Amino acid sequence: MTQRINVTDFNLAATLECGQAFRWSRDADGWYTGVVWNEVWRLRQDGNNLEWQCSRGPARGQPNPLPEPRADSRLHDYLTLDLSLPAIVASFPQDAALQQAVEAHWGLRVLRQEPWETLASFIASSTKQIVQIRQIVAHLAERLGENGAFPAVERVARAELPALAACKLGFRAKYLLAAARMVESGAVRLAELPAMEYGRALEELLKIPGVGEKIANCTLLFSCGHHEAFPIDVHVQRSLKRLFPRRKLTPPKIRAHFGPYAGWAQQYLFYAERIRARPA
DNA sequence: CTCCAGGTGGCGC
DNA sequence: GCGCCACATGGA
Repeated sequence: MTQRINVTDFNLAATLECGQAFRWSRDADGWYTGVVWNEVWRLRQDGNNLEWQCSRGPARGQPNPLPEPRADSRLHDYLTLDLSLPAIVASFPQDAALQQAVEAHWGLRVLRQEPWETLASFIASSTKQIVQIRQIVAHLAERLGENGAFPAVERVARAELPALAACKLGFRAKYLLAAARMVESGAVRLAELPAMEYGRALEELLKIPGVGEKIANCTLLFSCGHHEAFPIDVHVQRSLKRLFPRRKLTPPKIRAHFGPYAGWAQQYLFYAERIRARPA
């Protein structure tokens, strides 16, 4: 069964391919297939029309679409369709590079993903190319998850280090295991991050070994609703260097400059910079 | 072959 | 605080 909803100021391709999610792939016919929570979703956009299919259960094999009465609200929530993109963009500074990125990729939205999967995925991301991050996440889901879903905190916490290393995590395996155990034990209160003040939530995540400012900010932005979180990786660093040549930039100054939705601005800069470095 | 990838922790200074 | 470097693995 296919549901159709009307969308405005939304760009499915940019949203799913901008590097914030690692489980989406595009078919030849324009459908995107991904695993969200424990379900397989398929999405396709044609102008203001968004088509959505959902099937519970196995990620492998043929999806078995089922009617989903509350589908619309879950889809709206995941895609952050409740926020006004024009209002967000209006809060951005007038930097030419940022305005160009917004124009080029209009409709890119920061998703609301599941916090544990997001934290784990970005722990796996350090000094890895996006294609490899996708492979690691797929390995984790296939080898440790149930029916293709990303493995729950408890599953990872009880895994052996070699089993994680077999998912191509390399030296990051010990960090993922530590993160799972700290979340499971309550040493890191992952579920409470969305309700915490930004600075407090950042400190909470920095308790985890292998999690620094970059990974913590990715988790806060992409899964905890902290839109001011501004992850700085090598690409964004390059972009900032061009925007502000020989300027001393601290994270608080950067967040102040880009405003309450600094993280959204960051994602436009990141995507534009990555395409600039590696044209499609 | 070399260089680099959505980084971080540990070291010396 | 800073500047290095190791860390696993694979793509370009």
